[in-house]
Amino acid sequence: MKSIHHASPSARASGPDKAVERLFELAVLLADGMERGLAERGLSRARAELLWRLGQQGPMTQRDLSRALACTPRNVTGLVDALEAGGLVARHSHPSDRRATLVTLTERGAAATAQMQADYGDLAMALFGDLDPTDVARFIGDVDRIVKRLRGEVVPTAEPG
Amino acid sequence: MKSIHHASPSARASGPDKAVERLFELAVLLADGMERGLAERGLSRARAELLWRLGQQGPMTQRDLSRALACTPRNVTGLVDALEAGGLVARHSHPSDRRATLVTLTERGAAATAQMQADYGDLAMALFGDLDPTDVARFIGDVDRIVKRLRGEVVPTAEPG
DNA sequence: TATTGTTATACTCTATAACTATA
DNA sequence: TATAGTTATAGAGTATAACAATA
Repeated sequence: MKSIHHASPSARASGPDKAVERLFELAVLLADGMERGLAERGLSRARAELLWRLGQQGPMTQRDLSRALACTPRNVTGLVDALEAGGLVARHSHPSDRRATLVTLTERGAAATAQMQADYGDLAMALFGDLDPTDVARFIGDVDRIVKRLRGEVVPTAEPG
Repeated sequence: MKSIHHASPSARASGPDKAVERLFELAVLLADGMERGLAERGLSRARAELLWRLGQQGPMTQRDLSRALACTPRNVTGLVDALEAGGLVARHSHPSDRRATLVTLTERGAAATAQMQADYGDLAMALFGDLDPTDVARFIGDVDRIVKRLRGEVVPTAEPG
């Protein structure tokens, strides 16, 4: 379990500095929390994401998975190996291309993705379920603005201390 | 460069679902962007964090570093080995405890942490510098509320698709 | 006895390169 | 000739366990 951010927020940071500090803190909490939850079910972030993709988009070739996950085909081989050994996915021959392998969710794999989906909804309600929809919408707008800027801006090499 | 979240936001998600979706998107962007920026300078997240700690808190034993970074002493050995090979930190004998090793920043290491600090400030201004301080303060409050809930809540095993 | 840092070993994620089987 | 997936190899980050030197 790693953490990007440990120290308590500086008392005298400027508004923008404080805001970025909190954002990093939030990012770390989300990532660590997710990883911890996944680990309790024997899943890593990388394996869970592959599973999730199959759940969202249905059976795929490993090549498609490597594109969806933005990693190398070799990497997919390893992830599928592990998930297959755990009984969460299965390899099938592709009906029209004998080079390709179709990866599908097993029953256990489908159950795992359903559980992930449910947990995701639970988190959403725990964080925002009691808020006025107007406030939620405003907050979404705020985050959207930041996301858009990040997609166009240089991102820091630093972390809050 | 990994990504937790790839697909476009679902069009029909509820407000809370959308909000969490955006938060994960933001977390991924921050993490990936930071890692990319660090990589341009030959640093990884783990090594950068060790450097950052030394910059914030001054010379430390490896044992202290393992506590600060929440990792094993063995892990610290590897990180310090790498940073030492890169000329960013140096090992010194501890003045009063001959078992311990004091790790210090070299000049190059200090320059690297200064650069990280500067980049961090640049990001803060790029994201929030043009906003009304009142809006920034409100946003900080929103994120604070989420952070507090995350510290007390179960965090999901799922990721947005 | 307890602590500091190391060696030894192992697992996960990731990458490149070379190779096989197919297209 | 190009593509899908594999083996081979490598490096980073992480962990546990055993060990040496020191406290």
